[in-house]
Amino acid sequence: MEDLLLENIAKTVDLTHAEQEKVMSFFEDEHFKKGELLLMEKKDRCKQLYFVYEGCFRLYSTDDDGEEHNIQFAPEDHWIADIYSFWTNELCLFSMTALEDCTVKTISHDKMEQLFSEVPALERYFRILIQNAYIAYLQRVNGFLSLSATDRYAIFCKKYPQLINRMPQYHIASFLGVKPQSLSRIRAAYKH
Amino acid sequence: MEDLLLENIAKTVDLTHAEQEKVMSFFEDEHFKKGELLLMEKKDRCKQLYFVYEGCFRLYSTDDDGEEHNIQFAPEDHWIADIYSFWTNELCLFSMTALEDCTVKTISHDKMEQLFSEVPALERYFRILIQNAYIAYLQRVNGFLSLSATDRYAIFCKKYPQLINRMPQYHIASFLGVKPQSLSRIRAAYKH
DNA sequence: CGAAAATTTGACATGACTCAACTGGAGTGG
DNA sequence: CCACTCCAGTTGAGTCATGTCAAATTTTCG
Repeated sequence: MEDLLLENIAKTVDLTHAEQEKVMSFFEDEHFKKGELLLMEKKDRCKQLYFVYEGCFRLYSTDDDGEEHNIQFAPEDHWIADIYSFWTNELCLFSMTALEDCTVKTISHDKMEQLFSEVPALERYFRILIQNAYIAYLQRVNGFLSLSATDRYAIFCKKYPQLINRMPQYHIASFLGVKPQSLSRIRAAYKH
Repeated sequence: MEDLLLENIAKTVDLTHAEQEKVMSFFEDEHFKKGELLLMEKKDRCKQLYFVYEGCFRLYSTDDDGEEHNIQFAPEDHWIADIYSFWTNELCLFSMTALEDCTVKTISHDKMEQLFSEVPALERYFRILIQNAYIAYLQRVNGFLSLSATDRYAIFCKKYPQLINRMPQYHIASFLGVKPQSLSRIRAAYKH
């Protein structure tokens, strides 16, 4: 099979060879440079879903003080988009940038609908995808309710080891909901 | 139409009269008394989805100190379940109790699958349902990352006015991630 | 009415934040 | 190859929001 996206889909639903061909024909290849801004909160509309082949993106909000808060990271083999904007065609809730040089496949909303009607199994694939994302966020909320910053960091390390030395620590601090200085102290305490 | 569930579905997808009948035939009516425990974290499996006609449920986790943390409230016209357990048949991540006497309709996993195949539009309905729930949780996470407890409370009041004087305040405090004493002080400051 | 539960309030403790200085590594240009 | 700069990360000292513990007050409900 040999394609990251098809392999990802195959984990959830079975497609015939013909359907696989069909699916691939609906996607576009795109590349983004490290630091590139793809979506701007409250300015842009999210026109496509992104499936990451190489690199890593982040989705974040910016508060009144100009501070950025990381909502989601998407390394290779993950989907990312401003889902709200993508489905409603309203302005984005979040901004999105490339943390590294990235290679992706993208699909627009129209093509997506068309693809659903031609390959119905994909509607199921995306339902399950969102369902899993939803469950992950339930648990993330539970982390904010039940855990200290130290525990949240420990869980992050266990859950996303591939992200831990891949980006500046302040991005991980932001994801965890603490200041970089605090994460630095948490890590210092951790070691000894 | 005159049925809460059918009206709720009609907001998202169109069903024929025959399909509506079909859908209703798949659900069971159930009642629960205030305080009843429906699901126990790490003990039970969630065998059904619940659609609330009357009353209100809460979904919560219990930490190592025995403290409960409210993940979700479900008043009338809302769905609730331990989605993770429901879909995977693993043990529940969360517990669930009735905050009031409740009237619901329920559907099991098997019936759900059967219903999807007989009324395909429902797969779409549930995808959109979960999608919206997912977006709500993205924003809730964003609240924990960006906002003070005071701001989170203000947003809660605006977003869920129907819940505000319907349950003990400590349940709302728990949902917001603060102690009841702190919420009390936040409210005191609010007034003046 | 009386008991139990919920909420408020006070005094104090603590975890995380702020501001600021310092360290160390990566990259640049002379 | 060194000096310089820039940026991430660390560390220290003081502050602030929220937690903790305990008592007082109010509300709920049998």
